Amino acid sequence: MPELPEVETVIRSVRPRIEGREIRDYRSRWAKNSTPAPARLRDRIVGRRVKKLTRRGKHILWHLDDDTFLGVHLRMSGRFEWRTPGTANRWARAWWDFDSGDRLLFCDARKFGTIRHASTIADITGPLGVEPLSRGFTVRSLQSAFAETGRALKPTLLDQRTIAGLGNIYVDEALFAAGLHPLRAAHTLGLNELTRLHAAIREVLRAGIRNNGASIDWVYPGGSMQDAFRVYGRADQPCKICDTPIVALRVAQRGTHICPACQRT
DNA sequence: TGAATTGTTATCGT
DNA sequence: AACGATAACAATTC
Repeated sequence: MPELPEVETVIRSVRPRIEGREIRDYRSRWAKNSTPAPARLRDRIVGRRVKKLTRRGKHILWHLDDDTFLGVHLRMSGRFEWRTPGTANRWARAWWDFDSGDRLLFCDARKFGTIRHASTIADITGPLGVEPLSRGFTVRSLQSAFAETGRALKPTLLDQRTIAGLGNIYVDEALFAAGLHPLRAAHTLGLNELTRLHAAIREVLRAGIRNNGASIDWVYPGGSMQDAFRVYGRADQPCKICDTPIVALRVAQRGTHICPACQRT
């Protein structure tokens, strides 16, 4: 499931063949998750040059040379693939042809992904919290975000309006690294705990990027972060700190993994 | 076969 | 009424 590190990895891999290129054509037969509708979106982006590719949370942002933006969200199963001649891709939902001759396919088995064109980044992303690897993410900013809510840590951290880019895996890993229970009320954290969590979030995300993301199933290939997981997907296996078996539970409708000894309520 | 997955939206309850 | 929790939903894989 692409979260911040996976999205960052995807962007880095496609960037060299997209930045600076002109979009010569765009086709999509998949209207459902397109804003505006595919034909209109095509009219808006064909002939545009891509100035740069950036990431905001889990959104992939194409900065076009008319100062508009194309946003792609991979959601569960979206991925980019370069066309290889003679090979049909069953899951191709849309594609871009560039002046280089390259064709980029947007493939998405589950069709949850979205493609959106707008004149501002905010119109694409909607309300988003701080970028966790930016300087704006501080212990203080975490404290003020938590002060406004009565919710538990896990749903608060999964909420993209709190911090942009965290998903189920990295939230579990960060909470373990910080020694905090996912059901703990966010606003009750003390300064030491906030400091630990702040550092843990940055550490797990950086580790994820360093490992090119996590390959946990057929959805996202190539990364090795799954080998560094300390709790996610490790139910019944010994905690790497204290040997207590990792416990799987359900928090905020999500599969959640904790060490019951290291992470107390 | 059903559980799992994301993020948005709708709905329910306190 | 406002907030938080919960459910539904999109579609697919194993």
